[in-house]
Amino acid sequence: MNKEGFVPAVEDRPAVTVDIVLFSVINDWLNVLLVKRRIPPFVGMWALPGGFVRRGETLEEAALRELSEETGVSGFYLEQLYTFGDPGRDPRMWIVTVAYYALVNSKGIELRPATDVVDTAWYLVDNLPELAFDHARIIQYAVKRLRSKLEYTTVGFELLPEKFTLTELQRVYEAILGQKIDKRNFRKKMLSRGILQPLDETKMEGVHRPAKLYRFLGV
Amino acid sequence: MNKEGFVPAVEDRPAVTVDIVLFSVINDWLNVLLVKRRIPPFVGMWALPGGFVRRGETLEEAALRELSEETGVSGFYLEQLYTFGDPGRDPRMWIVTVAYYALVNSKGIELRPATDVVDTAWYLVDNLPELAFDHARIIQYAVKRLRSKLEYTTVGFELLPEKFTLTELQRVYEAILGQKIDKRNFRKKMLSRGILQPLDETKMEGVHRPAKLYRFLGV
DNA sequence: AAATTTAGTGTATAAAATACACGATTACGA
DNA sequence: TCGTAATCGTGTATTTTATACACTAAATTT
Repeated sequence: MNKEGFVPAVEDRPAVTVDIVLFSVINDWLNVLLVKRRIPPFVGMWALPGGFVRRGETLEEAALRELSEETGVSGFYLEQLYTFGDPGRDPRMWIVTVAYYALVNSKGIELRPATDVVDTAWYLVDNLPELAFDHARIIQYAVKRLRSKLEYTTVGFELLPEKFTLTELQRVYEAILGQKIDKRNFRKKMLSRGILQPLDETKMEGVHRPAKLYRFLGV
Repeated sequence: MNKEGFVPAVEDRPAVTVDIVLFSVINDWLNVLLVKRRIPPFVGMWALPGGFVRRGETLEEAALRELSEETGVSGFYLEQLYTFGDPGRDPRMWIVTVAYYALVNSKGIELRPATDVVDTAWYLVDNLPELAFDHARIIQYAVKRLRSKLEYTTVGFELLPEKFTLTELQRVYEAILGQKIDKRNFRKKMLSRGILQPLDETKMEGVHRPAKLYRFLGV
């Protein structure tokens, strides 16, 4: 039973992939980006964007590369989520996947329109289609992580543009947590964190009172 | 740049390992289990217990198997930590490692004495020897995770025997957090969580007043 | 019975979270 | 220009949670 010295032959190694749960808040609802599979297994089914890790790149680089290949955009907020390696999670071969989640402000991203490479679409997290592999589970896990990280980090700001109003910020929180938040308490708490810079600008958009704009200062 | 359909040849796959940071609180200090390497690379250097994942087993099974091979014990509390895959983290080959952390009450574990298989030893987390690979970084990461999990979960109880006193519990918290805690506030908070069952037994051990024993009830 | 050592307890204060309602500002249309 | 509609922006009272802090109780040893 001496495991040391044992190195598995090349044919006894799993392939390693990255899969990315890219979130965006669109029209006050939390969405994830899905791609339609064009190759077996699960042809025609929706799945998470992702692909094989290549020699010489870090896992994070692989995740960013895959995302930019499929969205035409780069510079996402990215964080490792969990690694899934159960045998049988891919019916054809042994694959270990390192899952990431990423956040983007959907205004700053244009999905390649009508690309012939892959069919990509945003889906509401609580109205997902049937998904390939164990990707439903991965998304579920990512939502859970995102919700808890929202409470004690500043990840929420990654879903907003450079300048935003407090109401927009609140809508992002509400979309992720799936519940309404008291306006006065929310603003009090956010402003007391000392991470928001009030700007001398307002957002004059609707036909109503303009809202003050803020910028995220970082920690 | 169409990544779909591309599957890396077997010789272009990384080997996948698991490494485990096994913690225990010994004499009121936080310790980790290390093993001395007998094969290249880093022969003779201390490293985390771990090894290659085998076809047909889950990552968690692999971690538990490696741990029990090197300690002779099974049934650890185990939780996935992070996956490290930077190229060059192993000087000889491409290895992606899925790191876990595990918790055990050292009273319930006997390291195989003077085994000829591997040399294993407990080390104080803040007095580690030079470590192979990126294992120092992994341990650092694990300590950080353990500290934060201690605050909002019940992982702390995994480091205690079935029956324990409140003082013993407090010592575990202090060892992990690396700071003294107020006794009255600590007890108030623990008892108010409603997860402790007071027993009709006391621990008569020292030469002093016996302490009431409790049992962890679970969530 | 005095000394030693650990167990066990309560209160006052500060900080943080929660519940809750209305006046202010803009655009538009009558 | 005045009223309406819609969103912006604000404060206080209450509850809950966290913190600071010191002495008596119970056992053993000499």
